[in-house]
Amino acid sequence: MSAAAPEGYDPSAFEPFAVTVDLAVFTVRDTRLHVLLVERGEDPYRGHWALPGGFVLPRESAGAAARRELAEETGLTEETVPGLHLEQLRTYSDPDRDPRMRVVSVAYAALVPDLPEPRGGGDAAGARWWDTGGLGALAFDHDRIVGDARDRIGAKLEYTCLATSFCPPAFTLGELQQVYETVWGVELDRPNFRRKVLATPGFVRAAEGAPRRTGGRGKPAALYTAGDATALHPALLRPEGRNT
Amino acid sequence: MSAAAPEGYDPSAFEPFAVTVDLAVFTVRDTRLHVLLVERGEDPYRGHWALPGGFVLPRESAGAAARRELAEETGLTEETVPGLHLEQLRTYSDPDRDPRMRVVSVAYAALVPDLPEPRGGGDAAGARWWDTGGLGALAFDHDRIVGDARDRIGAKLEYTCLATSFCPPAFTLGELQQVYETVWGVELDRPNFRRKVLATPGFVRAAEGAPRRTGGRGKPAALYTAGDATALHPALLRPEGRNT
DNA sequence: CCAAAAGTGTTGACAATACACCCATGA
DNA sequence: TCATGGGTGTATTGTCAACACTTTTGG
Repeated sequence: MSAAAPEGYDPSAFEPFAVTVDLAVFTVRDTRLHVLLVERGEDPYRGHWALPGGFVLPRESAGAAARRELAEETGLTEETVPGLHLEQLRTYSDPDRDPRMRVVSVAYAALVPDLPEPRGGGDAAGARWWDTGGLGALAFDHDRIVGDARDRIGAKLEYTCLATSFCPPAFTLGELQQVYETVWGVELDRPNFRRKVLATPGFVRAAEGAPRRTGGRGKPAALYTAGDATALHPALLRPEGRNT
Repeated sequence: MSAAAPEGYDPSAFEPFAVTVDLAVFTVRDTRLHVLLVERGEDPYRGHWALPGGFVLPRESAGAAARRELAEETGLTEETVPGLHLEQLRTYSDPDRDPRMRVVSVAYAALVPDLPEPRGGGDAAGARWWDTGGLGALAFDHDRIVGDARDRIGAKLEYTCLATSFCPPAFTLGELQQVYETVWGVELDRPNFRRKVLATPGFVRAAEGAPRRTGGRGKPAALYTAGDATALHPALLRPEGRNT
């Protein structure tokens, strides 16, 4: 059979699918890209680290489930989460990706500023930030999801203003540049980076208030907040080299 | 609850989800972008047009299901289909997107050359190519899927060599340019387009054999075949204007 | 010979790079 | 006053859009 969408079907005639969301939550900490992982307490993959996630509830879209899980895992309130960047990555549906049953998982990528600590409310007790360089083997196909998410984020930094999602509400251009350099694994020319960002309308907006010292030494840097632009025209291209 | 992936679950404790694939199959015909639709014979949306698609089978990935459906709907053999470009778009999971039951659908976009006719094998009798300009209301949320697919394809033409997927095995640069102009809804400068394509290693390869007349009049154009490159560096940017 | 489509050459605007240089601060 | 990071100026390079022009075909 084929035809358009389910028709003439009997739900019980099909083996049930479980639908879950998996979250790849990234942050930039100490000039390294980190991803939030939780330690598994049960088999399979007991003791392995995995992406946070969970079931999509019967009356909930996958996007809503992702937001809900993100709030639970990061300990942020439901009010703060709407401001975070959350983006559907792709869906993983290999029949054997979970040895217990058929689980189709919709993966999301989230970009958050460097939060104090992943003080997980609920069951997310064993949650930790991990440097994406040199991750061990993760549970299920989560290695692949993390890799896909990294690729997507790196590409999106080129043609969107997404990088500000990694920054606190007020940030310096040096911090913003650090985001690019960390995700892409390259060094950028500061004067040119600065010009490019400021020349893009709506990328950043000068913030009120006094400048701030970043590294303790040096001239205090002016503060900026994220603008309302989403697209970046023309693109901010990364130099030749491949990423870390 | 949250925690990593399904754990301590009981399958029967959750309302079952059906998982389907929906296919947005595009082609360029007569300088217009067309999408393949099938007419629904049952409620809901009886008589409306919908994207081809169907259930993901118990032992099958969504990608495999999409390839299978594509072969059935286009009437192509399973040997031809592997060469076609098929790409996961995103997953649609609104709880009310199907009034009968909870259906999560993984949407795919496919790009095919202008096929003779959608001589659907199987139940795809009522299959037809529709001009994407001025589509009526489609079944379910398929309008939105078609719109998302168009956007994605337009964007991908900029930075990938995907456009050759719309062309027959041997094509002229004029035909390739026509693909861009049709999808983007703009006119491009021929000399510049030509230079750009030929300057990109692996985009197209000069084909053996005699040149061919495209429109009947004018100088016969040299033939090319698709190269093996996938990325397009630097990008082929579309002019300011929005698409059709 | 004219129209139409393929293909070539040239120029100028603009954007990105590379790098020299000045400013403000902590030690 | 030196090291460190923020910030400005400028020349060179390269790419892309615009458009004039030549070539090859059918009528």
